Amino acid sequence: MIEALRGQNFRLTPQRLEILRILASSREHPSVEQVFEEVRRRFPTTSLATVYRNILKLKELGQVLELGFAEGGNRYDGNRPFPHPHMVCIRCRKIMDPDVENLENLTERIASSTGFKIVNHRLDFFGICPRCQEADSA
Amino acid sequence: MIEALRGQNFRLTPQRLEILRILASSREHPSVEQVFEEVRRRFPTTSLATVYRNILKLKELGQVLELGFAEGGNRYDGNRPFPHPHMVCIRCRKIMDPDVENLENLTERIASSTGFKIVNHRLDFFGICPRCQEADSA
DNA sequence: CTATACGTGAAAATGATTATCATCTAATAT
DNA sequence: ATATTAGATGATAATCATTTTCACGTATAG
Repeated sequence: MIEALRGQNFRLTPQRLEILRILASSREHPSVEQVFEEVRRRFPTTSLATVYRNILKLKELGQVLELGFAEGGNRYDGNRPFPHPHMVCIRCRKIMDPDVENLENLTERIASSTGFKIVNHRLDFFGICPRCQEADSA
Repeated sequence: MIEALRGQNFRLTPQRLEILRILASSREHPSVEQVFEEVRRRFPTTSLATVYRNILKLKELGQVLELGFAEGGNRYDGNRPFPHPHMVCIRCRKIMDPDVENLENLTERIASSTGFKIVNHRLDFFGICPRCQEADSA
């Protein structure tokens, strides 16, 4: 991911590198607040604005995907390939990636039936994850 | 839709009835602001808070679906059946409903492979609608 | 018709995100 | 190694969507 950022007028500050590292290594689809807390563990003076700024850059460069929900508070996804479906637990708010399905023919079918030129899609399933189901029955 | 609301302590004020009418009849997946402006045409003193309050009620009653996007500003969907896919035009921001596909087996496949108990899903395609494609080539 | 609980309008409060600005520093040239 | 400078940071204010507050209004049950 770092390689993808070289070339433009892009400085590799410690905070930036740490934010990159967190987003690239997390499978948790973290919120800004979560990234902020984790950056702070290593660089305690980091500002929340810095986290937002860097995530914005990564968004623009296509390195992370922003996941908006009606409830507010975006989540960020650095796991490739894009796009892929998400499993959202409505109890613990965790977001997981299921095994990737082949959705290309679905996209093509809808494109041809609607006349849209489709450039992206998003597929989210909402439900209760296995762990929260256990907690329910316990 | 009105029938679905009777029974509970629900008063049928003029503003409320107008908001219901707008959401039930619109195919445009309007924003709060758009509903607000339309209500105002008939009831010019209506407050924005009233629009939010009534949409919240309808959400809770399952009569409208709230569509959140990363860009902010929710859109509202009163078109059944729920859930159904959406075609989002990234140029004009219109949201359309394509012909409904059969997605049940997709849901079942993902449920069994992840262990999730799925209660809902959301499938959005982002692209350029036919009208905006024409505008491009013109 | 009266009473009461729910609804409304206006404005303040909240929460997430973005912009501002003075200061700092990574990258580049000297 | 040093100076230069454009980009980055931290702190804070501003913005935008949404929710809450509260005094007043009114639909509905009795």
